[in-house]
Amino acid sequence: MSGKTPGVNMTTLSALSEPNRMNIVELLRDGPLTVGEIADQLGLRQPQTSKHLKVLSDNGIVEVQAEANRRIYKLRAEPFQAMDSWIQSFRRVMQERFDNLDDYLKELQDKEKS
Amino acid sequence: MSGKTPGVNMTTLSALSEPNRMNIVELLRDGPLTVGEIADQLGLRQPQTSKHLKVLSDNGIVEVQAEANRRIYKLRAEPFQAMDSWIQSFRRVMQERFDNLDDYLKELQDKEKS
DNA sequence: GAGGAATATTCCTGTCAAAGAATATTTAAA
DNA sequence: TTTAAATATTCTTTGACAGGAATATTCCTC
Repeated sequence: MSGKTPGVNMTTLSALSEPNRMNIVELLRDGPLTVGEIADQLGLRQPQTSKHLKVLSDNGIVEVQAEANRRIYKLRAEPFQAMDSWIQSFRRVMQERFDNLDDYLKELQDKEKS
Repeated sequence: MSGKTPGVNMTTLSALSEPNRMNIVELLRDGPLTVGEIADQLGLRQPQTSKHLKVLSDNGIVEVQAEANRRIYKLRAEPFQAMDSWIQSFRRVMQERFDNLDDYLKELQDKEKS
């Protein structure tokens, strides 16, 4: 009824839709990294890197572990599992529903008569 | 080397990160609809609906079929398949890599000595 | 061919988010 | 206990984008 999307909240997508954040996520695939390392490898400045990481963290995409001076960031599994099941739910509907325009056109014609 | 993300282009995510557009996509799961129907069911004004549909269309998420006066919009399978395989590629790495902070901490300590 | 649906487009405005620059905070090291 | 490294935070400016309102376009019907 409402605008709720089961499984995936939009904030996850919106967080990932920023190119630099997507790059950070791709980078973290290979394992946890510190802020400095992320900034280095992506050619970002430290403050923006921290800001992007904050967004990712606020959205549960990433989690931190403090280790002395540094903060180690790594991916969290949950949002990806959520996206996975969301996509899965699409896959089921795809082949059946996407392409049968014919049915719809008939429906349209029926409505015409009212 | 560049900022390219294999499989999913960021524009797909960015298009879906807008709540109304996500709602449109969710609505189109059940089959093709005209602009007017989409606007009605989501309580949107026609112009904004057309604009959102244009964005979805430009990003290949949706395709149009002109039927006389109306335009019938339906989902395209491709971007969802792309998202699916992107997510799949994550799933593989998840259990192995996400949680082994230990390895990384050792690496950090090793670097300390240089 | 005039009028009316259905849809697209344009212009304007306000909002929000990202980058830049500077600074604060925490912790290690000397 | 001063200094330096790693990270976070604040403030400001700028650009993109969504909504509102009005208008243009296409096509059907009479």
